[in-house]
Amino acid sequence: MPEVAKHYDPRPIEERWYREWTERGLFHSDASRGGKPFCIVIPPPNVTGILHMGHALNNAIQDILVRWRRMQGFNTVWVPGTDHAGIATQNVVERALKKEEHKTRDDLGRETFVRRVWEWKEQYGSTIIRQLKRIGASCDWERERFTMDEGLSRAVAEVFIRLYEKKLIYRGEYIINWCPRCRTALSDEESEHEDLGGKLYYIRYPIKDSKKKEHVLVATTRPETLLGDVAVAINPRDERYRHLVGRTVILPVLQRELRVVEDDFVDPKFGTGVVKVTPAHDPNDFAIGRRHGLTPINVMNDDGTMNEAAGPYAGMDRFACREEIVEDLRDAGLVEKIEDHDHAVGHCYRCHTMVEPRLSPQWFVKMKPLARPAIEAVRDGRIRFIPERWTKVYLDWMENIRDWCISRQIWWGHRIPVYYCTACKKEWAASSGPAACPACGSRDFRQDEDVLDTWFSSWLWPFSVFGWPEKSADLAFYYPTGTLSTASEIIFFWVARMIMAGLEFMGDIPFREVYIHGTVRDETGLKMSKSLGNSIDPLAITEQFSADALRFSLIMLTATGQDVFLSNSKFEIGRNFGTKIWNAARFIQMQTKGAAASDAPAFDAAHLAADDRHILARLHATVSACTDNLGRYRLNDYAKALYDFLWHQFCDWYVEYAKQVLYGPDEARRRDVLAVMHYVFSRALRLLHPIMPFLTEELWHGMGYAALHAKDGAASYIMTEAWPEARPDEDLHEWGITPELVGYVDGRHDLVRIGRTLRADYGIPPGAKVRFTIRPVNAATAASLEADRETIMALLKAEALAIDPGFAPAGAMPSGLSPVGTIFLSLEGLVDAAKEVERLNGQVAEVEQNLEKLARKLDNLDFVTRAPPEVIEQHRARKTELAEKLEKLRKLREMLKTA
RNA sequence: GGGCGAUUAGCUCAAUUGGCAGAGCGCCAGCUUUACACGCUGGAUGUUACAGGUUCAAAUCCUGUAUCGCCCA
Repeated sequence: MPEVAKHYDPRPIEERWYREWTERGLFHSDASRGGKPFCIVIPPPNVTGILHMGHALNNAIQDILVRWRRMQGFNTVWVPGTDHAGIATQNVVERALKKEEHKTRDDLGRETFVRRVWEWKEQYGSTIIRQLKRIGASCDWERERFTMDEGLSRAVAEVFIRLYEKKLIYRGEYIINWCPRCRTALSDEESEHEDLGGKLYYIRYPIKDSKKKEHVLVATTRPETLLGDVAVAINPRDERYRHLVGRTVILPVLQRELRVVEDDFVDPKFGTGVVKVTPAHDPNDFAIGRRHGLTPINVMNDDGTMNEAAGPYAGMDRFACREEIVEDLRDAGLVEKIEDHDHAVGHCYRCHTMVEPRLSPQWFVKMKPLARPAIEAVRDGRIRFIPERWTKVYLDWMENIRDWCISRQIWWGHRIPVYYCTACKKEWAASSGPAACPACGSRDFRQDEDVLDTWFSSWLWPFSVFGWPEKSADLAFYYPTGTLSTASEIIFFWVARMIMAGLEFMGDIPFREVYIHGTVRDETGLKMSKSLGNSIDPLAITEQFSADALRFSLIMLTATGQDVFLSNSKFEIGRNFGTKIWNAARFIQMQTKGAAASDAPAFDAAHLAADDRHILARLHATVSACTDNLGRYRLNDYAKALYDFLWHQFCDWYVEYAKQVLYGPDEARRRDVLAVMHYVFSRALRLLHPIMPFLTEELWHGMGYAALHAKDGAASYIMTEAWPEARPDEDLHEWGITPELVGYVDGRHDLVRIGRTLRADYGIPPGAKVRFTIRPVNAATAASLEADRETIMALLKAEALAIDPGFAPAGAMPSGLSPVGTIFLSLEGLVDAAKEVERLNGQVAEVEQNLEKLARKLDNLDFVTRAPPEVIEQHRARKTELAEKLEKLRKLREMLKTA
């Protein structure tokens, strides 16, 4: 058996195992192998991305699920990949271009620029993939996909054409969210609302032909847009403004004549109840304009500067224009007042520039028909959200869904496959470059300039990665996938759209369960982000601690679906736990020495001691707890169950118990205890593998289990070993494991703890040997305690231990009550009787108090008649127990007093 | 403005169907104990945000209030 090194050095070990797993193809899944499929598709990170804690959390979750299912024998695949992140990637390359060559994309031209982006992608696009490997992600890398791969691009074109032909994709001129910096349209989801402290400007618009120089007072948050005003509007039920109907008002600055229109949309309570109507620069005004046949006037360029329609302000930036125009209006005496006014303003989710509502021709997907089946799939439970509360968020959004703006005025992405014939004006969609116009045969046609929203390719991910639209064997086998794990921010962007796409194009849901995990925050509760500079780099954590420590700590701290608050020191949890396991392994190995370590139940079940049976019982309870919690996505409970079992049950109690057997002379007992240790430890390692893959693989080999499991000369890997199963109770019975036995050992642990407390309370130096006496609760327990004498003495550091059912202390003796008996500490006259009485008084008072509370409850007729019988029984039992305890304590106290 | 979530020990969080409020970290005291000081042993710490209500029984269910966070408009 190879030696386990004295110190655990994670870095080289983690590198080595990851390489070996990959080289052996252990992450690869093949549909032809058959069996039950379990499939996860990764939420594809941006090619420009670098791994942050959110990724680390999400991918740790996926890896745990995947490694667990793989061990359970499912034909498991985790499909990895990246998306092309149109706007973000284009921005990165444009910035580099500007910095290094002082050029813009227009200087290069479309074709050259796109080639440059591909070059960039080849060079830097695999950063995040490398980082995922570093944290142990067991993705099937042979299946790595990119949203602009040939196959996935074909899927995008196919989907566009199908929807185009179904008239679910249309082109139209509407107000969209425009980012003046990225110079492209955004979808509603890509415009992030942020409350800003703005101003509400009250501006006087003179009324035409008014003898008394009357005016109307219009309130606006965006005075620069008044240059595009084509009307003012009032609510038809607003009596205050009846007199305005039919009048004309004069737009200040430009002197344009404006109609007064009546529209229900106008809120009489907002501002003055009169609003200016600027159809080219506000979605609500656009709707009003449509209803009243108004022609919009666009006063801005695509970069956020004012255009020639803005008259004297042409060329000015929109924010400068606002300052200027307010100044000019003030000079003209047309500003009545300016109030503070908070309102939500959209910002570009990529560059955070203030979004400009802009009227422009764009492509849209009609969403309502697609949403209907997707709503059904969640309502009827075919798709389940975990935690369940996200169901409502999803349904609310779906039920109020709006059309999706999918065209982007950038170059990096899937170009819209629509062609326009110059000769006959025919417009048509085609998946590959057509030769001629299908209507008139002309070769003079051009392709639409725009590209598609990146999410228009991501929404196909669960089936495009398997080769759709081809009817591949993979698709038949793996689709629908099992679980989708992601963050709540992505529900609208991606999850909802994947459900719609799956149902529309595959005729089936894309996944059965959606696990929504929490947001990673810093210690103060702020979301971790690059711009705040408060993020913790997961790679730095793997360097400082280990990938296993990163994973374990993250998962242990993340309650299902709750946000997680992190700081550097939190990762010590995982590191310390790993070290603990490492040392436990070293201990077992030192004891095993040259002997073969078998993980089979190689012990003599008939001769097991109580502690052996107890740890076996605990192990099987832990197996059940792990399996159950993983199945319910309670990953933190899974982590905690293992932490508690390995550290507290196994190391604190079992290993400490085992020492006196292992250091003792009885060879048969030694063999049995070692066999139990290997049986338990080898299984615990397997339970731990999904969350700490590297350490467990290293120990699987280091402890010799891999060699034991080798088949036909091929090495065994823990990652492909079987997930432990809890034995049925009958089997455990055969090993002498009963609830009574487990209860007895738990009680004896209490006894030891109480004995130790007595030592501490009476200031006995840790090394000093003392005498204890136990008065057992009954004869059966007396026999058990007698059998465990050596163990108890070792754990209490006792030089002598009497087990005496009739023991009555002759003089003052410190004592404590445990479920298995009363324990006395012999101090041979050193005890201060008064002090001991004092101590007992405290205990008596506490028990009396509890007893009184219980008695009150049991005396309550309502309680006895209405509470369920088992609860009443429980209370009665506890009362009896407490009464007995009280009696014993009082007796002890009496004896001290009379002594 | 509408919705969701949170509020429990100094900190971060648990508590399954309403039935004895727990853990980790931190803190205090002690320990070169033959796997481990990234450790071991022991200890202290609660008006479960607040105010009502339902119930035999409330951290848990209901109503309201406050504070914080998120999503949508």
